[in-house]
Amino acid sequence: MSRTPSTTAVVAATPAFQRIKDHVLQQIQSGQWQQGQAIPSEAALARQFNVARMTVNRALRELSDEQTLNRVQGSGTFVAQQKYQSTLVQLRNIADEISARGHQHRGQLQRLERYKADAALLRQFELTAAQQQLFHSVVVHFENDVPIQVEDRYVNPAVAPDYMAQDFGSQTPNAYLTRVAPLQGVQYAIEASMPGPEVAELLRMEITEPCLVLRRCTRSQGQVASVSALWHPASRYQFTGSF
Amino acid sequence: MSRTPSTTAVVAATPAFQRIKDHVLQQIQSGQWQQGQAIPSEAALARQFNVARMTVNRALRELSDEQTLNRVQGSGTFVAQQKYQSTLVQLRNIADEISARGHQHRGQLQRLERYKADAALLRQFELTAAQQQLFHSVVVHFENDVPIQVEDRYVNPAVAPDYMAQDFGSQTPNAYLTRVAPLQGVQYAIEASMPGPEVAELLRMEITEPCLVLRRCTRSQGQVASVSALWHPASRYQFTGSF
DNA sequence: TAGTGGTCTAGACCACAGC
DNA sequence: CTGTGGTCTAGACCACTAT
Repeated sequence: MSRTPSTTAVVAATPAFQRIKDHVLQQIQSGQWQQGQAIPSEAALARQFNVARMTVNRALRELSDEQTLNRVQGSGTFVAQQKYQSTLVQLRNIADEISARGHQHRGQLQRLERYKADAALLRQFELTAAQQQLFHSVVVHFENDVPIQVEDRYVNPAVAPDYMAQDFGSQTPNAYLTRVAPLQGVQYAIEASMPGPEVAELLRMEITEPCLVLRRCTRSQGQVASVSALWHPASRYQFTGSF
Repeated sequence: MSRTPSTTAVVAATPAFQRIKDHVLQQIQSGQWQQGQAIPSEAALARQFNVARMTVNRALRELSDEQTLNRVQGSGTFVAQQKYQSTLVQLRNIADEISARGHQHRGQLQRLERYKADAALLRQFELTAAQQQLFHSVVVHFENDVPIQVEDRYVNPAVAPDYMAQDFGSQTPNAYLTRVAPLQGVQYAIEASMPGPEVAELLRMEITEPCLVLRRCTRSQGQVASVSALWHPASRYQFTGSF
């Protein structure tokens, strides 16, 4: 192949695989190649760009990883469905978030107990009535001494048997659990909800102010490890980001 | 090379690059290779796995794309910083979301007007007092005739001059804007907030029930294109997902 | 059967780090 | 200078799809 570099050192040129990616993206953005339509084969693009097929392969494989193309072995490469106009919100743990803002985080253990689960909670944990002993913790998280989150958490003893012996002032339940029980999956929901009297008092807020609530169910070792509700006062907390 | 296939056809084997990825991930997860530590070079892994360097290169490059490794040309490959325990929430547009649930979406235009922006809104749009005419629309979105979202949107006339002439019953403002003004960036915030009387009435909810609010600011053509607030009754809406 | 993508090789040249 | 990753080649064999 007679490519840009090597001859006299034109250098600086963008890599060939990137130029091919750019070309494909431009064809799609300009509407030349419509959604669902087949695009030229690897061999054809290799001829067109005067590169090896492996180079084209990398370009198309990356675009496929990025959901821009769909590839079907034996059939061809197709323009993928247009992306949703969607946004991703990243939910981080509260201690990291506060320290990322350069503020002081402090966790205050409010309650730590064995708890006999009711039917609804057992269902969430996928447990039977034979194993209804759970651990329950309530921790208030402060940002510069202002309460910003109440973490109300139930934990499966089978996954974290030593949960009750931890010092949750120095280590958040979250940090402990991710260390002892590597996370397999998370389900979550963000809601708006009025606080109960206890949550309102812990957050030092009026009971007429709503809360932004993140409910989360984490799995580990093939079981439900933890079910938690994170309560935040609406006036002091929001999930933000950009895209 | 004397690899699994080709000899007698063991087949089914996972690809070599995937086995290398798995190996690296396992070393990291087991703690053998710690965060920040250098891992063996491509050449070393190629010898160890008895494959070509390109195969190792693909494995490590993909892990690098996935944020598991950091690679520095001339220096080496290092275990990346441990991921946050974080979750991504996907925010989709309401019409897609409702039809994905197999339900009926309907948009009802409530208001469409020219609006003289106040100082706060001008600041959000990064405009001066010389250009304070904005477009303003209010659309109620129904899922099977139950109101689920009030979309309160301000639009920059410079970006979408024909906004006032659209039929927002047949096409959501969102769909129109993304068509005429390709999106460059989004900023968003999720909040809990009490509805005003008008929002409560449009959503047919009690004014004592909180709302889950998504505020969004979109950019297009180098300008702020649109500032919107999407109000949802807490009892009928939450952002959910899994990971 | 011909054409597609999926993977892999055994070299190669380059830019860059660190010594 | 040596060793690293970044890229690329010109083949190859395979599994799969379409005809």
